[in-house]
Amino acid sequence: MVTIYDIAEKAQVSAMTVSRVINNTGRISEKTRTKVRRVMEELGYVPNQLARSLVLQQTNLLFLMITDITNPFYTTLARGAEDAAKKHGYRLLFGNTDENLDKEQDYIDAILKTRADGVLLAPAGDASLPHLETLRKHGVPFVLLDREVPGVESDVVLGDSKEGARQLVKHLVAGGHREIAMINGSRSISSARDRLAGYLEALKLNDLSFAEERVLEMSFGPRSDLSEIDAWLDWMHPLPTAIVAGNNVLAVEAIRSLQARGLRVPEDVSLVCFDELASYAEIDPFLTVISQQAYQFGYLGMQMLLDRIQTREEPGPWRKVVLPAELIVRRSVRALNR
Amino acid sequence: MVTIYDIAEKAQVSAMTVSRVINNTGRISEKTRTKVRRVMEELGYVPNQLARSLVLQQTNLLFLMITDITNPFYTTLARGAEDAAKKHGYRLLFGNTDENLDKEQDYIDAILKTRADGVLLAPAGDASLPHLETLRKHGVPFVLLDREVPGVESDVVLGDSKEGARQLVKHLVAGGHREIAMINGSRSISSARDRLAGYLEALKLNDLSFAEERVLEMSFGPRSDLSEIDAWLDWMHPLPTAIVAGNNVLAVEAIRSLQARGLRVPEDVSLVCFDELASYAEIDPFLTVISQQAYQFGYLGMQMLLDRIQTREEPGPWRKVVLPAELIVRRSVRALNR
DNA sequence: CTGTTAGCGCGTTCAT
DNA sequence: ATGAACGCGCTAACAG
Repeated sequence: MVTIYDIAEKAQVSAMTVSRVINNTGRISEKTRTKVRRVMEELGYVPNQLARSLVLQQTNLLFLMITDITNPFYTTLARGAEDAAKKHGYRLLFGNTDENLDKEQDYIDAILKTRADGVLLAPAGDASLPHLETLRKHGVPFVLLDREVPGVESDVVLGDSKEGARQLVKHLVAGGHREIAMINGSRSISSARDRLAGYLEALKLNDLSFAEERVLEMSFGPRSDLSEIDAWLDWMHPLPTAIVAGNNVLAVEAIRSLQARGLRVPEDVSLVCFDELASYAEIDPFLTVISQQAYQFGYLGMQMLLDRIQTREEPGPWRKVVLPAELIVRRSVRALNR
Repeated sequence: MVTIYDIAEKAQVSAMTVSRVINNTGRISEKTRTKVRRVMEELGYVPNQLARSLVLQQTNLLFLMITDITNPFYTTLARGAEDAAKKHGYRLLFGNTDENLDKEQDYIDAILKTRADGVLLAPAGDASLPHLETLRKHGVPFVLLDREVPGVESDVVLGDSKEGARQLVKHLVAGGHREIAMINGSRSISSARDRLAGYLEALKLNDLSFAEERVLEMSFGPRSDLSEIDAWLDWMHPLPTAIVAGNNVLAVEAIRSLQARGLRVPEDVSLVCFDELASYAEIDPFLTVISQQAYQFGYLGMQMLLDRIQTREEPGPWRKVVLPAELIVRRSVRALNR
């Protein structure tokens, strides 16, 4: 491996001079600068980031933890985060937790060991609390995405989940629906909780009664196993005329389960959900959704993280950004005759 | 920051003993071992991976470079790579090049600086040659995914693109189609080249003439700009009865462009392509496709990379794995009356 | 403008 | 079974 000492020797200068040329620090005569540059070129020198980071106590490395790498919401978010990080000269490490606390724990350990300069993460859920406390304790700045964690003060970028759910229900009610069910992520995830709250509130607002059995809570993540939804649909009597899905993945699963029993959307059951379905939406925009600004989640979150890192000495107050939710009406809701 | 020296002091031993406890090397009395462990716990010690890597000359870090993070083919591939890496205790860094050579160059630089132990990559194209030569020159093992690069000898995991294209055309011909067009990735990408070759070969095999204008070459990546496809569709007279799309993204773009001019698939134009469309395929399996084992691309590729790293001293011959392509017939091809 | 010294946190080697 | 000295590659601080 070529080191600055190899360069120094061949260029007849000290290692320090080489270091200065590399980092453009201090004053160097144009002559030695070009000489050093030429030798570096000749030897194919590449700075050792490990050594730099060790002495500088800064790695220039950021970490993005998401809960589902196959979900277009998160890949779009990742693009935003990546763009913002690159813009400021930071490298970005991705991790995928599948909403699994053990995987999250593994990544937290890796982050600590790697000495990443900061973390951007969608926490697995409220139970991520100890993980965040670990980060805080070790002085690693972090910004939460899409989900808050009770007991943790931090910067956070959220979507307006409650309002989104309200709009979804309102839209269904306007279509004449009164028996509205919800399939949602776990209550231990703040966004799922907010969506449930918005749903309940909107029911009340419209004088609709709430039935416990009408709400199914499961994981936001992708599974191939539809049995939970199947059992739920079997159990409900009568079937609701409409379903609100807590996210895009659940919407797809719901449609599959409905299809399996010969029910079509929207002819037999109407369906609305949070987040777009990527390519599906482009070919055949079909689902009525609450569209969230996925790219902005990542971009703004990253900016807040970088800001936090740069103002480490004089930290400002925690910031909470709530991105608006937009209802996009398409064809997955049938207007009932009244 | 807590170091082994802090531990050593508090536990009344030498730093070396602490190091031995951490790495389970050498012989340590059970008593001091537990004492050291307890102090580590108390102080919340986390090993500094930077320092370890610097002295060990090994980072335990691998890098995966893909060309489109929003393409389900690549995210599924990423899952496979991640699983295989984690299984062997390696951390995995992701990078997204958008088939852009400059971005690829940036990542190559980052990899060299970071001293990653190996790289798994879908190269942007034939022009990635110098990048790969750089990796080779610096002794960084790499495995190519989905695409070969002429002039580079290496391990590689490919799909059977030529055979896939043949099957696609054959299927169309069986449906009575004789005017078959192709929208494909750039000829500077080996998989696109192979798909084109398979297409041409199948035409010949079926006594169909080839018309230059029937092939459109563009980027495999996602764009919002449909003008290229629009111009192509405008130009062709008559319109083909069927189109082969070189990948899933192009298929979606083609459908959008067709829809924009009031043409429906498959009523007006039939369409087939490479790779699945993620959630779309689950709700409403519509497109007839060549399905590739995306997960296996990543999983096998990673295994080959790890194997290469571990047998560094006595390298075996380059291995080329070709994963079979499977035709999945659905509803996007209309059978023509003859 | 350039060089010397010291140290970032850890593991290898050789003692003890 | 444990410790001291040294070096991994680099840069901050100081000296000249």
